Amino acid sequence: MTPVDHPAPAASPASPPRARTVRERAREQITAEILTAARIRLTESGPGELSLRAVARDVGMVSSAVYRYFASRDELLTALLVLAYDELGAAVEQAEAAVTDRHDVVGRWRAAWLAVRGWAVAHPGDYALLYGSPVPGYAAPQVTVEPATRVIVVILGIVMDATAAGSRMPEPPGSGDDAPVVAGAIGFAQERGLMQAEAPTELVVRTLMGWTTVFGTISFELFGHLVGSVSRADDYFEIVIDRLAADLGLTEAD
Amino acid sequence: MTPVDHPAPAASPASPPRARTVRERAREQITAEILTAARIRLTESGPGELSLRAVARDVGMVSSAVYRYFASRDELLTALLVLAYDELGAAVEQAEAAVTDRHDVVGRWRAAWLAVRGWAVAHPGDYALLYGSPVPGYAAPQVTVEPATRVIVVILGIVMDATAAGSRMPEPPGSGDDAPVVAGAIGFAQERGLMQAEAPTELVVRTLMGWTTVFGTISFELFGHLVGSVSRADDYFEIVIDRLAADLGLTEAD
DNA sequence: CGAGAAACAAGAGCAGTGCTCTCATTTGTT
DNA sequence: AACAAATGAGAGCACTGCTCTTGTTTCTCG
Repeated sequence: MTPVDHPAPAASPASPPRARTVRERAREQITAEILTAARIRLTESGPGELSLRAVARDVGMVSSAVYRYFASRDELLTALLVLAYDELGAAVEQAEAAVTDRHDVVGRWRAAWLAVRGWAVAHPGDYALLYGSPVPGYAAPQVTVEPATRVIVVILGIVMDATAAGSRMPEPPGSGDDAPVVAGAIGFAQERGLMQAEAPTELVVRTLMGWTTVFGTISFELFGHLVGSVSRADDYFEIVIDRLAADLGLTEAD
Repeated sequence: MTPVDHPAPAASPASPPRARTVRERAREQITAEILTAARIRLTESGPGELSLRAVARDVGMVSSAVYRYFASRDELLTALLVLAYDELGAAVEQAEAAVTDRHDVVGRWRAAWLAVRGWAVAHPGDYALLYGSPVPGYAAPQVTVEPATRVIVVILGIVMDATAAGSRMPEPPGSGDDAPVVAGAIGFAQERGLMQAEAPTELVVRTLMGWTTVFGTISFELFGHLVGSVSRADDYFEIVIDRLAADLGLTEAD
């Protein structure tokens, strides 16, 4: 809570952009070193067991010195959370943007989700931090919310592009007034201009389902629940995202 | 590894079933007390942060005394794992068996999955232990495998009953030879007599997908990823399992 | 340039952890 | 009654997050 004696976080208003002092640059570098070491530790230690002292030893400092950079272990976790969310989001955005044929919504869908799995497999510790069990007693602060939405924003963009292009989806089984249940998701998409007002509720439901299915699949793979059932997880993953694309009415490019 | 000095776990062969001594009964009771206290602690502490000393205090013992009952914290975790898997499995089996009309596969499907979510919401700590991020450095031993399969066995039974009764599923999008990927799941089902040899691969794929989707949905709900998108998680859950039933070709009872 | 302030690193220390060891006590068997 | 096994308690080791104090380095400003 008490931020010890951090440096002035931002210059006071109407002050010219001063040149970065040696101290400021050193501080950024050491902060980055701590974060890097913490991420490495996270791969084999889990968020709750992350030892701040071990991280300190890795960067050649004494534990109390780390508290100059992060007021608590929770603050370190928050920084790691933001870092990982942003890295994952950037990877997905980049992979999806690399699909040159923007009408190929299936290709974009596959590229985005394959990037998610690729990042998760490459960074299982960070993935567990983001999508595994939350650390008890730790509530992710507001700064983590926006980075956390980057993946679903990309996915929603693909689905809405497909709908605008005329994709059609099978009708829902029951005639239901499901809109109130997913009103939050609808509002989220509309606020970001991703969704026209007439987008059907069922499309939102299916997109949410696809979202949870993909992350559920990755979690099951990384957490060991597919052992014995699925031989090659990468092939299975492609099967899954293809079925989900079909369920959403995404059609191959023509 | 060294099991300290546990009592003789099983009577030697060809010995009559001796009456349980006071000690044996006391041991079972204290073991149960420790497990109960540990489960309570687990709700607000997470598996990795579970304090054996705190559990000991809760049952009025000193920490070293607990080691008479569990050789290590990992062994305690294993016992908790088996306990939770069995409790969840029993709840699902019971709820599914309570559907008197055995031809109502949709009803059985809904009953089973609603029991899973009900148990998960009632025991979030145990759910995180089972389906959250694994405790780093802890490998679940063999004894946990069988209890862990009870839910999917129930689900497979429903799907296979429906198929035997003539349910049909939409064709898969791509013509693929996906059988090798899910060969493990096919073998699993066949070994337990749940699956006739001619069950289509696509049905297995869709069952696996439904399985991961449901647990992905529950995990997203309990781990906070649906906040903002879904207002009433219980309603959303029912929407999801209805869509999954439709995707599997499960039809309403007639 | 040189003084004062700010930032920093190191160490000691506190309360907590998992786990081991020793020792006294209780219980069951012969 | 005698002996062995099982049990509980306590001290102790190495570790943890975190705080506080002390000495040093770096920046800023008169």
